[in-house]
Amino acid sequence: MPKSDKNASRSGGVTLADVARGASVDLSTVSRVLTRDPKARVSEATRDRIQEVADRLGYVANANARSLVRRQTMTVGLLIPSIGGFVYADVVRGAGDAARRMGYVLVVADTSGSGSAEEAFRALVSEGRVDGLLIASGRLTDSIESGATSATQKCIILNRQIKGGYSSIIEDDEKGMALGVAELLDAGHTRIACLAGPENVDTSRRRVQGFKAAVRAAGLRVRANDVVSAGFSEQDGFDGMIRILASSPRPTAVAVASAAASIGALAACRVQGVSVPDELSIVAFHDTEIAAFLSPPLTTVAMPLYGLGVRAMELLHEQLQGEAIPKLTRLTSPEPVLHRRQSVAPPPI
Amino acid sequence: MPKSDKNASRSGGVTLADVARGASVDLSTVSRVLTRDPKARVSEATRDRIQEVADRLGYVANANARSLVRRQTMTVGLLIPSIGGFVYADVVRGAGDAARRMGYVLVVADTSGSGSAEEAFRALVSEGRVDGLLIASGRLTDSIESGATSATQKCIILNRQIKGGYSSIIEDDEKGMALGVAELLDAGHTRIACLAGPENVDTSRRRVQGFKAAVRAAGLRVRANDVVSAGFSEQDGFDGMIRILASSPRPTAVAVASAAASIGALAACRVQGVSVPDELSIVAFHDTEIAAFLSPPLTTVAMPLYGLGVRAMELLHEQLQGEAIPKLTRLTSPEPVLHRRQSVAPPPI
DNA sequence: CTGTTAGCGCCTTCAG
DNA sequence: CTGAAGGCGCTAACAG
Repeated sequence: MPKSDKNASRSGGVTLADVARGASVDLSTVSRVLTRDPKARVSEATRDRIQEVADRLGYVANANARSLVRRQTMTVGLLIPSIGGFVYADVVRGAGDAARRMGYVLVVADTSGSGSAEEAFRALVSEGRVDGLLIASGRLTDSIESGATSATQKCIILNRQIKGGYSSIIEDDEKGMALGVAELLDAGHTRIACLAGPENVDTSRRRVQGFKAAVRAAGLRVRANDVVSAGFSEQDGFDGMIRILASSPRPTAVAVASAAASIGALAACRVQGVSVPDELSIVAFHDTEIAAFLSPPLTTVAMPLYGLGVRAMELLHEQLQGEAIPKLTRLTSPEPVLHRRQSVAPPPI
Repeated sequence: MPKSDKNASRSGGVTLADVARGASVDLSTVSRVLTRDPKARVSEATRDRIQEVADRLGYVANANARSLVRRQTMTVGLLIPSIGGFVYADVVRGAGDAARRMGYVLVVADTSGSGSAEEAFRALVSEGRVDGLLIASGRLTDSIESGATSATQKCIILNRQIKGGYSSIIEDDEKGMALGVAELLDAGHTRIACLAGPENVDTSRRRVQGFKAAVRAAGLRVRANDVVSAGFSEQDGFDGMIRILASSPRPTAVAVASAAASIGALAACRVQGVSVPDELSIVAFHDTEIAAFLSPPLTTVAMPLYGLGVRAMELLHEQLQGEAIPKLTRLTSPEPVLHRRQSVAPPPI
C-alpha cells in the first residue's frame, strides 16, 4: 500500500519524516531501526516495513543534522602539504582504508596552494566539519601549535614532533636508514655520504642519525661533510649531489634521504658524467613507483607508509574516544624493506 | 566589563548564545553581525561590542548547524583516483584556490584504496557533507551514472564525458598533442608513433585524434600500428615502448600520451639500448617536476591543469547557483605550452 | 535597530 | 514495543 511517494523529496532530500509517513510509524521509530540501535526493541514486522520503505524512497540520513545532535561528524581530515608528493599516496590510502573500517569518512586537504595549514585547521576542526585531524603537513606555525588545548586532543601529527601536547606518530627513520646503509656497507663501501633533508625537520634529522649510527657501527668514521643537507625536492637533490661529487675525497656511495631528491641526485651524476653504480652507488630512502624505471633503477628502502596511515588513523580514533594515547609512537611494524635494483655495486677499485 | 567568560565553553564550543549573553543582546543580533548580513542594520556600538566579545571568546560558527538551516555546506569535494598521480596536484591546487576565493572549502577524496567512487559519492553528496563534487576519477560505474537526476546538477566531470546529463570540462587534448607532434615534425621526423592511453578512455582518445590530425596535416600518413594503446602507468609505458621499438620499420620519434608512461618508455629505450634522442625522439604529454631530471630530460607539453581546476570549480559554483551550464566545456585558455628539453633531436640519417 | 518565533533533520530520554 | 516532546546551534522572517 504505497501512499506517499513523491512528496518524499523537497530539495532532493528524503527525510526521516517521509519514511515515517510512508511506513505509518513515528519518525523516532524509524530513527531507531535505521541507526541499528542495538538496545532498541522493535518488532520484526515494523522493522521490515520501515526498511522497505526507506529503501524504496532512497533514504539517506543527513550528516549535518546527525552531527549536530551527536556532536560528532564521523569524518576526519588529513592535511598534506602537496598532493603530488611521493610519500603521501600510501599514507592516504592507509588512513582511508582504516577510517572506512572504523566508520569514518576521510577527507584530505592540500595545504600547498594559497591555503595554509592554519586555515584548513580552522575550517575543518574549529567549524566542526571534522572530528579530528591527521596532520602530515610540514610547517604549521605557532598559531596552531599554541592553539586551543582542546585541539591537541583532536590531532595526530605524522612524522613530526611539535610542541604543545600534540601526539605524534613517526616511522622508524633510523632503522630505515640503517637498512640502506647496510646495503652499501655489504657491497664493500667505506666512504659513504648522506644526502640529507633540511636540518630543521626532525624526520630528516632522524634519518641522519640513523645514517651516522649505521656507519659508526661498522667501525667507520663520519666526517663533517659526509652529511650534506638539502631540501626534499628534485632540484635540492640535484644541487646536493653536485656538492657531494665536488668534495674530495669523493665518496663511493651515498644514501639519499628522500625519493624526490634521489631523482635529482641521479640527474646530477649524469650531468657530471659519473656512472651509477660503477663509480658511485646510491640507495634512496622511500620507494616509489618510478624508482624501478629510472636510469639506473634505484635501490630503495620502502618505508611502511600505508601502515603509518593506518596506525595514525587508529590512534586518532582512540584519542577521539577519550583514551589516553602516548605522546609519541614509533611505528616499528611493519618494518622497512629494501628493494634491490641496480644502483648499488661494489666500489670502484 | 567582562562578566561571563568561562561558562562559554561546554565541549570546547563557544556558541552564539554565549556571545549573546556576553554582549547582552539577543543571539539573533549576534548572528546578524557575525554573518555580516548586508541588509542588517545594527548600531555601530552593539556591533563593536558583539565583535569584541566574539573575538574574546574565540567564537567560531558551527558549520553543521549552519549547513542544516541554510541547506548548503559551502564545501565541495574533489574525487581523484590516486593522490600520487602526476596530473592531479595542479588540478587540486587550482580548484582549491578557486574554492577559497569563492568562500568554499575544498576537500579531496582518494578513491584508490578500498573506497570506490560510489561510496565517496554517497558519503559526501547524498549525506549532505558537500554541496557538490568535482569528479576526476576515472571509472565511475553505472550506479553513479544512472544516479538520482538531482546529482547531475551537483557534479562536474573532469576530462571525461559520461552519459546521464552530467556536465564535463575537458582540457584541449587535441591542441596539446598537436603541439607535441609539431615539435617532432619541426625536427624533421616523418615516421612518428603515438604511445597512447587506454582506448576506452575518452581523454586518451582525444589525444590520439590530435596526434592523427597533426600528422596528417603535415601531409604524412598514419599507419595502423603507429598508434599503440597502453595504460597510463610506468609499466604500461614500458611495455608499450617495447612494442614500438620492435615494430618495423621503427619510428624515429614517439609522442607519449601520459607522464607516467613516458617514464616507463624512457626505461624501455634504455633497456633496449636505443639512445634518446639520437636514435629516437620523445615528447611527453603533461609536464611534471621530474621531467627535467630524467635521462635525458624530457621535452613535454604542459597542459593548463591548474587552470582546469580553477575553471571546474567556477563551473560547479555556477551550477550550484542554479545557472545552466553547458554540457561540455573545453578549456581553451590558458593554452598548453611546450617545454623544450633534451629528448627531441633530428632523426638519425 | 533589536528581540521573538519557527524551524533545518535528526537523536534521545521519557511516557504509555 | 512505539509515540510524544525537547533540543543540538544556527538562520530567517516577522514583529515591535
